[in-house]
Amino acid sequence: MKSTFEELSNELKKKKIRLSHQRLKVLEYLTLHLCHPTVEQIYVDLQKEVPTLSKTTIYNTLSSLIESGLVRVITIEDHETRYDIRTENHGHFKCESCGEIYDFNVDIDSLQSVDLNNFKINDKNVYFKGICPRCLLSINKIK
Amino acid sequence: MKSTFEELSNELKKKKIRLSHQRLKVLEYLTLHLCHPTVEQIYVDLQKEVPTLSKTTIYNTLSSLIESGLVRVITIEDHETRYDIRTENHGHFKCESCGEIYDFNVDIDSLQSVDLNNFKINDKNVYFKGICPRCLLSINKIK
DNA sequence: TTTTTACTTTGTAATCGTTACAGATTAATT
DNA sequence: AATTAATCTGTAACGATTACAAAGTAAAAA
Repeated sequence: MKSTFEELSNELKKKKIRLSHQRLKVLEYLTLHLCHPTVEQIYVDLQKEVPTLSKTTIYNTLSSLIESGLVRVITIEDHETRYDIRTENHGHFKCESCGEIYDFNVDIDSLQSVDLNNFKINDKNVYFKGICPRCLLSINKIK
Repeated sequence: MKSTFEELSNELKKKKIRLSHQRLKVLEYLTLHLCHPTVEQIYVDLQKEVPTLSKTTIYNTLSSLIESGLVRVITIEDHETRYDIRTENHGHFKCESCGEIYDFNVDIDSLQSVDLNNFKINDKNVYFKGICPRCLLSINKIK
């Protein structure tokens, strides 16, 4: 995982994305917050450091980062698009009680289907829903 | 797959969902159109048969059907929620060229992760993205 | 069958996330 | 330092979904 400003800059240069303060800040934010933030969360937090930052810029930035493959979209619920800088294959678990999204390791590459023999597969996604251990505990306490 | 009006009625009764003309029509539509329609598609098509049908009703109906487990939500892209009456486990493939969504058989149940040992899993989803055979063909013809 | 009751439907208005757009700004090049 | 082309900003527009209240209807009770 790249984390210093300089390393992030190099990542962008490699992908031929023009460097800008805002882009670097968004990228940095994503490396520091692996909790799959929404645009709203990124916006609220980054505004403290970059008061002039606009939401449109975050959308634009995320678009280029996604297009270049540096960032990944997580769509589990409609109207709650989330972003993840961890592009290696892993699954996502969304707790239906607290809403938190957990990463988990799972062998996605081994998922195959004869039905897709003639398809070109670019992207594989796996997500589960249920209740996380913390919420299970508090539910049991109430009972 | 249930398909006659009577069978669909029984499904609803079993789930203690009150029967209404609109609900049966939406249910019937879903059994006849396994192409993962959006609310918009359901609305436009069903209005031909039920001119007074309102979009809000479709949203309401789908909510109860989902809650009762008769219908499943497919969220692959944000702002494009789709619905599927096939609730048995299967994967979805979305073609990034034509937008079509294909079903495929895949052993979702075997997907396991030690990271989720203490989690209660209610729902497992798998979706791939890429290019479907038809689009691959036409792309090659152009080249 | 009629009456009652609670649920459902409808249409409009409100909401919220996202995108479009145009003028101001800025990174990179000359 | 000047130029150029891409980026940023703020506002307005858009589209999907939800909220709400009045009208209508299915099912249960009389």
